[in-house]
Amino acid sequence: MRCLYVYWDVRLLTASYSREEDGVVVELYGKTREGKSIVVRYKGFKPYFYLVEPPSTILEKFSQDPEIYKMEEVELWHKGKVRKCVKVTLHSPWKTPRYRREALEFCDVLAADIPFHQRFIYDFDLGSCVRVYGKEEEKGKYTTELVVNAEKFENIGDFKPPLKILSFDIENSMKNGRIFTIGIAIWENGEIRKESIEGDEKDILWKFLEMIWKEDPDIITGYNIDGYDLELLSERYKKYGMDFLIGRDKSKPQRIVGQFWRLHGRVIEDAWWAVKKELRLKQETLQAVAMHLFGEGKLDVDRTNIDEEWEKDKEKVIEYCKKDAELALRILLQIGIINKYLDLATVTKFPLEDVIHSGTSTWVDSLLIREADRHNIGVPLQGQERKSRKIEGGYVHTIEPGLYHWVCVLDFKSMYPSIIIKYNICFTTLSKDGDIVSPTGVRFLSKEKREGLIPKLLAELMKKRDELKRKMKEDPDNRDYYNGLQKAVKILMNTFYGVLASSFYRFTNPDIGASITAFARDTIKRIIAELESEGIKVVYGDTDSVFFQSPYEDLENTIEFGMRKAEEISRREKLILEFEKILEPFFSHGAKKRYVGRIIWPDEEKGNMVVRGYEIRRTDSFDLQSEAQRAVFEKILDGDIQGAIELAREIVSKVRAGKVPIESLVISRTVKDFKFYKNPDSMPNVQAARKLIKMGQEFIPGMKVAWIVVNARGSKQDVEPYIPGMEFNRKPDYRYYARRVAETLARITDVFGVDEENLLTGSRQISLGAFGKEKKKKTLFDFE
DNA sequence: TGCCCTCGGGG
DNA sequence: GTGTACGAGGGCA
Repeated sequence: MRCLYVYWDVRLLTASYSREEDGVVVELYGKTREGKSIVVRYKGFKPYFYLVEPPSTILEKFSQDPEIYKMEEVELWHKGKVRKCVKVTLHSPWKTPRYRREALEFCDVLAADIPFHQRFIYDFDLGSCVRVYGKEEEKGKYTTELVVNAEKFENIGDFKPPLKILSFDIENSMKNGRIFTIGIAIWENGEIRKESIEGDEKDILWKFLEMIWKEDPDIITGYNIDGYDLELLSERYKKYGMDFLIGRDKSKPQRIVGQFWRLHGRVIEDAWWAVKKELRLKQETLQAVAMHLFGEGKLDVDRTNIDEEWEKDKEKVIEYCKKDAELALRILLQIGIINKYLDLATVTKFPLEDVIHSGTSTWVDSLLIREADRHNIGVPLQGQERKSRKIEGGYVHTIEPGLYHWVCVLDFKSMYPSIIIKYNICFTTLSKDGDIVSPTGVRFLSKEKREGLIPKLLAELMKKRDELKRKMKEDPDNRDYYNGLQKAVKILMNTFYGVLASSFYRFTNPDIGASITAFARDTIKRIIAELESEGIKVVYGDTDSVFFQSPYEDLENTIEFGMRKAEEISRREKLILEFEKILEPFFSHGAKKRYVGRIIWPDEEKGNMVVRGYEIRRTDSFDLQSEAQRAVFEKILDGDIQGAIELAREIVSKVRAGKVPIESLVISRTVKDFKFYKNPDSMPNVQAARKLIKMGQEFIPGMKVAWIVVNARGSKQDVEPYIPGMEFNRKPDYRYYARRVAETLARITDVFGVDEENLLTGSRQISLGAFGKEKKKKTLFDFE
């Protein structure tokens, strides 16, 4: 046994608590600087909350209740003034909701909805990396290398210990669910190693548990494990009367409504969700994402016929399964989400898991609750209202559509955070006596009278970000490290605005959010008006950016002009406006947020295209749409507008004439068990599945079905299943498809005055003179 | 315009 | 476990 005063430096990964015979123990799981897994235990912390000016009835009731450990009088600022409150401390965190509900019948209640482990973190003011002083204990139920009973904590600078990531994938029978194999890929010390588990299903399940205990991964991943593999595993363990004990304290993963799992000691991060959050892709299948990132796809196994494939060639399926686990792991690593969240954990002072699996409002809580506690400011409960009154957003400037040259783009640096700081906007400064009046008539106290908590925190973050950016330049060896952190600070600053604006966040109300956007709209409109009064053509503006035409038609003078304007306006507005880029040319549209441009400055981005607002992600899309859109875009970006319009017409008329490959019209979607649909008859996917069954084809709920629309007129669509390799002998509703394609392409061509109807009716006699006739080039759409 | 329903990924 | 996903699109009132 070690002596006292030993310490460990720990990066926190998860936090939770459990009940033991002699009380509740908070468990902080993490990794030491040396890379050892550790659980840090702390006993004796108790849950509490506050009653505001409570009537004696509730106090008497509570004072006789043995569940209540103690009650103390305190003073807290709440709803504009300091009030007498009572701090109620309980024995058991899981009983808090009951006492909160009871108390709410009598008075306002504060800080009664903070998860217990987070309450602990706030009260000990822990960061994401801590030095733990304590004593090492026997391992007991834990799978970690170290078990420590903590005596005290100290905050230390952040570090990134090596993390171990285990990715897995299951192949199972579509008919009866039986697991054939589990493929595993493990990331450790910069290398990936692959394993697989086969055999009798019960053996597989047991070996999987042993594998997790032995490998002791920090992060568990896989592709759509939240929605599929974890659920399936839970069921299969249950079927054999086994427990799915993969936690670091040998507990089960717990499903928190829908697809979202929590586990003591390990972070479950689904690679698919990571992809959704980080990349905005039209297709998010493992195949598509792997191709997109690595130019490398899955192995060749027909998973719609997995039972047959398994019978035919088990080795092949095992390889396929291992490959999927590996791809999911590489995707997770490639998109850098773990690093990003480690940086966010550092700036939000949270364990990794809390950053990943809690809403962004909780990130803000992490800083704001601590700050409120330090100032004896009451922490209100999160609003009960589900719906948020929508506040008015940013200002979007519009002018006539057209082609512009030498367009300077200026952007505000952290506009909303800057505005919050500049006007001292906070729930603590909201006051009828305020000297600062927002455009919506809401008043805030000036900084001299009372500095707001939120502006104070944001100013600190702003300063921290500037420091990090400075270090990035001064210390090129650690550039990536500082860059990651400064980006995380930026995300957190914007999150502050996000929670203030979007809903009933515990510390705010819509008046505050609306004031922020109103100040912002006033600012940008004022800037546009000033530029116009100087005779500068403002082309576009959106929320925190302004696009205007340079009076010069060369790069050097335009750069100089943009720089000068950015400086002038920044000085005048006392906000920082940055000269972001020059677009040459630039196509502006009408009211909607759509434009295209080619960057010619700064040099690093030279030649890149900026395309905004044209993509639509319909769930019933078919290949021809995206192919057509891409082809038309290529024309436009070459400057061949006339050619683009002609191509769009040509495609639409080809579709209407039925001169397109049938496969390009296939729409596909999954179909659940019919009983899950409120209105199954109205759904084309259900209709297709029913017809499949009638045709004697196999249909299993959850399967993806493909179909072609054969008649879209009438009250509901008639669709016909499409089976690859089988001849399709119905006639597609080409009018319907032509309309859909025209709708897609019109999003582009209506910028040039060619709308959906126009594309459809296909009158070819538009004036060719305007843009000059170009020679027809070979395109993707030379169907003949 | 706002609300409700559905989907996506996986086998 | 002091909790209860997520964002986007379509249909409909």
